[in-house]
Amino acid sequence: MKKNQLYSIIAILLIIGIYAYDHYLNNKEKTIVVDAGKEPKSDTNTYYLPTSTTGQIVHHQNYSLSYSEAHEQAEWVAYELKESHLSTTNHKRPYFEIDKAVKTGAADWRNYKNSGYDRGHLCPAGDRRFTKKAHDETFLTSNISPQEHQFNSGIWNRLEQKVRYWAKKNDGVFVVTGGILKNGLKTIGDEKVAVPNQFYKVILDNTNGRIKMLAFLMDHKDSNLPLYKFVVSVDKVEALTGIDFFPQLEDSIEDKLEASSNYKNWSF
DNA sequence: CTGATAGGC
DNA sequence: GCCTATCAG
Repeated sequence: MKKNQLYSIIAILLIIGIYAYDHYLNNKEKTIVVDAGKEPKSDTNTYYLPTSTTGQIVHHQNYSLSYSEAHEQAEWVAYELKESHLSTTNHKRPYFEIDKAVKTGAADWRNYKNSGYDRGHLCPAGDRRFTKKAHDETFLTSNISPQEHQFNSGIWNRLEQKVRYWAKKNDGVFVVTGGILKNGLKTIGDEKVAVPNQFYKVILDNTNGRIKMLAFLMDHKDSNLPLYKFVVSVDKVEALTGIDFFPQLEDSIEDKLEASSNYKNWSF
């Protein structure tokens, strides 16, 4: 065999090897995601996902989240609420379940027991009523945060209902929700689940390529004020959380939209 | 809608 | 632990 032929064969084998190894790594990663969770999907909500400050993004079939082990809850939960998702179907309320897809171990629901705080959904059960599976999936402990009942059933509930109104009106919106997580927060339970002092919700509508967004920042207490009083710029929420919400958007569009706290394009 | 809790098996 | 009934904002 000529020297050149030998080199060619080695080169080809090397390329095949690299390709095979890459394929192996990809499959390995997918396998972990699939095996670890409760039927999570690896390609859900890929476009508008925010960045993760914790490095642990988990995809479920009907929402995605970034888990903060330090605070034992998600720093964000993101999902698309399409008009077709809106449903009045009643499902029996299931038990909360530890999210096995969170590799560092999601909080146990018992941390909340007798804590005085609600197990407050981040992705609301009311937004995932289109199938039993979608509904049950919101009852994972990675999707909840300690919330005062007056807040949860009060202004926060009003905001969630308004989001459903916008989803219907705009033929779907993209939603990102979470508590403002930081050091030194009050905690509940053996696992020290942090109690946020504020919660945020960022909403994006993309109708025919005309993107608009809206962000809310609320103190963790009930209020009778109108919802528009809580509108802030996305930049404000980014400054508080360190999260980059829509990195996929073209910078010029992203910068302009995220700096604005104007809500004239949204009907309340 | 948003939830917790009591009591039976 | 699971299930049903009841209650509250």
